[in-house]
Amino acid sequence: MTVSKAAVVDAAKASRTVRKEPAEEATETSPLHLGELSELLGYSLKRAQLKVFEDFLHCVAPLQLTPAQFSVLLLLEKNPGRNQTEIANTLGILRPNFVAMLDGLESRDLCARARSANDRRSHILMLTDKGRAVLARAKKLVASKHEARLNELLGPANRAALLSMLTKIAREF
Amino acid sequence: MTVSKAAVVDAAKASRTVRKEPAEEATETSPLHLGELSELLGYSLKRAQLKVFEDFLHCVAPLQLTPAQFSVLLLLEKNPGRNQTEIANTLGILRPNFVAMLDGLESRDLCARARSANDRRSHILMLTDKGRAVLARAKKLVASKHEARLNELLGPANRAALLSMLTKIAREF
DNA sequence: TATTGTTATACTCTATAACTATA
DNA sequence: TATAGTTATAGAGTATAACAATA
Repeated sequence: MTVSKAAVVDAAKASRTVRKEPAEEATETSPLHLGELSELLGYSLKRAQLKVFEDFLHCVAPLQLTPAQFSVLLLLEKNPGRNQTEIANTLGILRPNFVAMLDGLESRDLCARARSANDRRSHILMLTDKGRAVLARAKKLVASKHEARLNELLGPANRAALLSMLTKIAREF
Repeated sequence: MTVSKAAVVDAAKASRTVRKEPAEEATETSPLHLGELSELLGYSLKRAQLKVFEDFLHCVAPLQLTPAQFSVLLLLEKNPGRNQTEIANTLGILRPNFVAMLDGLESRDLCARARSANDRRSHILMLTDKGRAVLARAKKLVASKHEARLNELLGPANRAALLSMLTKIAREF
């Protein structure tokens, strides 16, 4: 059974009659009810992620680095001598999409590609000196502005618990 | 100071010499080190969110609903008589992008638009009977398969704590 | 034959400007 | 003049197929 045209019209009329109470024409925008939405973990996860990325972008704006670019630089620092496929896979980036991303970083002289000597198909990746310097500055901004704010909001213990649960979901779910 | 061509070549050679130890040509793919990445809240947040959405999609696949569509139906159920702008704003969807989304739901007879009687610019939104039925089935799938799995992984207390922190970040960060 | 980096391509999300009809 | 819904459009992000060089 589907809703009838008449029922639709009635509902539309109802919204009119219920309306004018607060004082003739007072932009009366009562907040909506989230209902079960506020119990949906995925929903809060997404909204929180957007907020955190937005703040990251803002905090690290002077260096013009996105979260994805920052993650690449971090990974290159800790894993010198790896090729594109290895870095991309670790970050969940598809190899074709990683090409343009690297082009961007390399054109800014933050990292470099070098043909591997033992497998000439591979491009060994490494940070440049400028890449290391920018990464160092980025880490400081992230720690002192971004993560510090999160710590302030949640408290160190809660922040650690949150990170632990998120990591668990990312790994085991 | 930038890294020299020679340094780059040296690093490439180094990766060769360090290489063959485990047993001549044994796809030796030692796992990469995440380093500071595992302490970056935003990184875990993103990876966890992707996992959760993927599972949601899978659990609710029989009904062909995305997380975003599910959130719209939930909101319509709890807030009948609201217009497109109000629903879209609440979900953080831009009005122009909400049009195609509604077209999809309406073409499947899950919800309906009706011109408001007091403001003929507005489209009052409401669930159809079919929309209510599909939403009811979706809720059951989400609760019994999706959220149940998360509860199993984290435990009820941790799950509640996680939700509380995510909500706090989404609201106050 | 298989793999690495790459190109081309397509599809989804997100974002902004501007139009129309109403107010 | 301002607002609701809409269109057009552009840019990210993500996905797959296929090609050249190399193994």
